[in-house]
Amino acid sequence: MSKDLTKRSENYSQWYNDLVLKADLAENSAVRGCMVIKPYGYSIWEMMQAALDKRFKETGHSNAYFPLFIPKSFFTKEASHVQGFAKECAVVTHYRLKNAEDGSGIIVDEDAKLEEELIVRPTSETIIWHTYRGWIQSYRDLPILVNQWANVVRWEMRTRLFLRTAEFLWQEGHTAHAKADEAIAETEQMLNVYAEFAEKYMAIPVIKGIKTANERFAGAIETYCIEAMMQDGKALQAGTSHFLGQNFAKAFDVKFTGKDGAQDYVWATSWGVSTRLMGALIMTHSDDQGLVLPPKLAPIQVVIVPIYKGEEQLNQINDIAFTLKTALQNKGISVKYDNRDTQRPGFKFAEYELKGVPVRIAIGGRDLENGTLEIARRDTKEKETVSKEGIAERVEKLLIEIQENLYQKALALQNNMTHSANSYDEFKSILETKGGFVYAHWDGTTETELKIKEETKATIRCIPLNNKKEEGKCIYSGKISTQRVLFAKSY
RNA sequence: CGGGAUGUAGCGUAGUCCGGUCAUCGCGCCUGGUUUGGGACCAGGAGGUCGCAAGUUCGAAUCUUGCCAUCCCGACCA
Repeated sequence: MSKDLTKRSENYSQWYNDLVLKADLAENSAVRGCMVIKPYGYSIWEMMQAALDKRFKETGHSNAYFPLFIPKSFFTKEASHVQGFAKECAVVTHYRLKNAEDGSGIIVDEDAKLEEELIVRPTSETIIWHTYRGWIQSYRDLPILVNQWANVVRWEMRTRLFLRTAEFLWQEGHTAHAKADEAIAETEQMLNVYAEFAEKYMAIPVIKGIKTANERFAGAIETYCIEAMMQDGKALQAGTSHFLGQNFAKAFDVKFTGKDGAQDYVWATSWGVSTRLMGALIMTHSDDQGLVLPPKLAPIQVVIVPIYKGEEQLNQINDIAFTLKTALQNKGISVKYDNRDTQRPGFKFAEYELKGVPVRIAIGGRDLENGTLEIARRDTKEKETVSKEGIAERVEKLLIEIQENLYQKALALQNNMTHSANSYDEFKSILETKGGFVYAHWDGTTETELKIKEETKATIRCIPLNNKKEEGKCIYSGKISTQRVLFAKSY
């Protein structure tokens, strides 16, 4: 297998595809649009899951599991929700196969038609709110704070590994509250959980904001989001948190009796992040040599590679390496010692660079004599020969430094890719020449938003939270505007 | 789902126009040996229903039709 990746400068999307395959993250499967997530890719996802799950629990949520299948009739109960998802649903119509009478193979048994078709969940609001109806009678039953880790299916026409697949893995939180402001606080809290996760773990700076009516989740009153900037100047929605109002409670007739004895519909939120985060991680940090992983999400944080002549030398290096491995592990650092004799050191160096391992330690004959070792960091490619004394502490600090450096680099990238436009011509020229985020005045109408999208391909990614109020004129219509919104071409 | 391109060994490919020892080459893989401070070298070896299915023909990787998959461009979307 050729290990060479397409260069980012030559073809960014080809680079991304190559990287996902060659770093062993995922591959296409026999089913169109559905991916196989390979062990290495999945272990990164598991790191993400672990960090998020911990935060969900800390904020009072519990995990549960709801069915993969949703009765079709549930879907029709919330009008905008159906409309939003109808075009991309997989539908189960039969429950049995049989042998064809002409011996041509196995066919669907038409006698086994389902009375009511089942939809493979594209999201679980409907089945969950149907279920919550049975769980909620009184304000004492509230709030309900539930999350589920699951797969969902959206029949996408054009798919890309991790970024958009027909089936993907995600978590979806679904909460029920007695008061609107409590639900809004929950929505905002989870947005902050996502933003912190993106910045502290993924080392990706994000813009928090709310979606326009046009970009809002089907069935939500308000959609909050975090938006990230990729190296090619396109934005990527990394997470969403929805205030659903009483829409689903009304659709599924979920009422509770308050302290005062009055009945009211329950207030809802839902929030999710998906395996798409893998795409964000790749496109934010990686380079032409391969994946670059932030230490906090790296399945292997440190790899140790021996360089030796003869078995005797290998044995000496083994002793040092195993001692070092233990010392690092005692500090909670994940280490791999790769003393395979079937590959040479140079090959291993290239391989672990491709896979984004943050720190590499090489130990060779020279080091045996000098009591040193070579330590190399993936993010900057710097190499240094250092004394093996105090190496565990040094590596521990280095991992923190790498994590911070990746964030700062990504932040600088985001800043460089963020522009302001004061006229439509300027707006278009920025999009054509530089890409990235563009702050511009907008008159607040869906009509204008759609026109701009049609003419430039750029969409309003969000109206940033805590946005600076500023008098201005809409770049498209010239109408009065009170603030700039964030435009970008997006994934 | 519409338009375009592509599909030959695990990967990348030659051959396809002009049907007939054409299944080519490189990487990878296996065995043995020598090696090991940035993707090793030598020798030997294995591996292919030419995406799938029909059709045309004495004969199809090559021509025709249908299907499937991937990539690019649109519409749609986390």
